[in-house]
Amino acid sequence: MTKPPVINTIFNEIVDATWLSRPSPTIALELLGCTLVRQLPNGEQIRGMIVETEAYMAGDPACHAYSKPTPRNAVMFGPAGMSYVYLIYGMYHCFNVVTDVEGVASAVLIRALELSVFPDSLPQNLSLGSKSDRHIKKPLKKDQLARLAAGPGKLCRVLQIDRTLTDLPLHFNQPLWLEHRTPTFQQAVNSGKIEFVQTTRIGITKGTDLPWRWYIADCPAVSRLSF
DNA sequence: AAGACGATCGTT
DNA sequence: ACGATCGTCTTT
Repeated sequence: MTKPPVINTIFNEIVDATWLSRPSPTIALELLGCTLVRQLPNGEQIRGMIVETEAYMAGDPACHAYSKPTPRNAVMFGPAGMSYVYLIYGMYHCFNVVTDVEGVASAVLIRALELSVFPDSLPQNLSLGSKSDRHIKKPLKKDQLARLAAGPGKLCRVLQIDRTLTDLPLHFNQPLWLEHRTPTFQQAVNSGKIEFVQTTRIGITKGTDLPWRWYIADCPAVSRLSF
């Protein structure tokens, strides 16, 4: 018996560029509960639900595109639905979804994921438990697994996202794409079982008054409750 | 050419 | 509270 070909067995609707062509604060809120999918060159998928976001846009002093287009930030001035990945503090990457119409520089920083499909292996001294204990190193405890992608730098590490993935279209079968909320998730929102929290953004020194950070309440994968 | 700084994270 | 670490942007 031969192995079947890899198919997408999860049928969430794919997020398209039109849906993302709205102001970044709107998208930042609506991306909560959506799924970020990373597909590696070998076809392996890593998946996580978006649980924390921040919006950045033109006229916002904290936005990388505040002053003028540069080689790094140019993609933010273009159409929605592209990736914007940059290196921060010389050692971490951050992943953004470009939003709004062409000419309006804006993006949503994905700050944390609750992983639903874990990678086969983890970088460096980290290690997954079970699955025949992989190759023993130091199996992570349950609460550590839950926080593996609790932060913008951490989620890029676990999803193997670096600057080679900037300026790419977020389409199915590309290295990265987005899927909409499941009906189950949306029903939980409608019935009040899941709540969203809005706060000011964290880790910045300018634009600290703008309340453009959102996260899902009571979610262990959220990076921090406040700053 | 040189310097300042940063949408972070893990340790002290 | 602090340091690691380096690409990017600003200033000389």
